[in-house]
Amino acid sequence: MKIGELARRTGVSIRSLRYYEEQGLLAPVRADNGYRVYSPFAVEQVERIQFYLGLGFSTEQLAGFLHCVLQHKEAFCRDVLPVYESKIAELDEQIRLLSSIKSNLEERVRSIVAERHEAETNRTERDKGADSDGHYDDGR
Amino acid sequence: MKIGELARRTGVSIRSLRYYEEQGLLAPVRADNGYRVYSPFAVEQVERIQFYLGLGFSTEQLAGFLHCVLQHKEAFCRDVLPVYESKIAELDEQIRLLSSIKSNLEERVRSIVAERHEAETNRTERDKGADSDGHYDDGR
DNA sequence: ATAAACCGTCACATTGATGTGAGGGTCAAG
DNA sequence: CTTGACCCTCACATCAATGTGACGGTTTAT
Repeated sequence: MKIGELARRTGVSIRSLRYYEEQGLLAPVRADNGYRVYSPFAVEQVERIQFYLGLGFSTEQLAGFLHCVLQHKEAFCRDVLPVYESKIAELDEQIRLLSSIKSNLEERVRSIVAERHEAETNRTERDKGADSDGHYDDGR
Repeated sequence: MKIGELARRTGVSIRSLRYYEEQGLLAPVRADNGYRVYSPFAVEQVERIQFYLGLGFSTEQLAGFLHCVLQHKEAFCRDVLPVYESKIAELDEQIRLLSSIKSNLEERVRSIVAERHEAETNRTERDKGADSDGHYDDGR
């Protein structure tokens, strides 16, 4: 099968298929005219590549273990477990960071709401029925 | 104060200070010779910028509310609350995504370990004391 | 034989914040 | 008056995966 058909059948752009080849993830043979020729298995290979990229692996990391997992079960590929484990650690770190940022923002939101509520209460007691809402636009 | 001093006092590179200005986050005046001249308050302003960038805001988003929060308390800036809330939603989504990737990987690790254990058990019973560990390197 | 639909390579654009460096003014101390 | 330490602007490089387009060859169908 030629590159256009593979692209159609996997939903991956021709550009990306050529890129994967450049990164050592795919190895089509060449026809006499120079056209790339893919085996029917290439469809599953490409889906597998997409799957791993979706898990957050880079093409470079993928190059290190894709070949093995395409041929054998994951459990038989030495390099896979440490890669997965370090990826998990990396994800943990990212999740931790994002969570702490989120907490920080939530705390800020809470204190804004509280402060506005306070201000609102004071204003209502002091100055019933005025128009201003006590906010400022960003005056640039 | 000139840009070099501000850079030293904030730990932010000269390049970044100029970039912040380009993005509308800082507005130094210019001396007759064209040099940027910063007020002493610029130190806190820059620290504030770093803080918000660290929370994951882009300079473009920051440009929308920095001016107000530098002058007033956050609670008095209209634009701030919705920005924070949408940032929180975005963080939630990212955390959700990363967590699901993590779960997927953890499941894979579990099944690799289980499968190896099984293989190990079988091998030991059948074939005591052999050398091979039953693994393949990535044979490229 | 010609047009349409393929394929090939090469190379630049994208995103965001920052690094780096060229080429050139400015200013203080010696 | 020179040296060194500043400052200026402009512009290209980085990271990763992908888009886009130019230019040209090939294949297929009319």
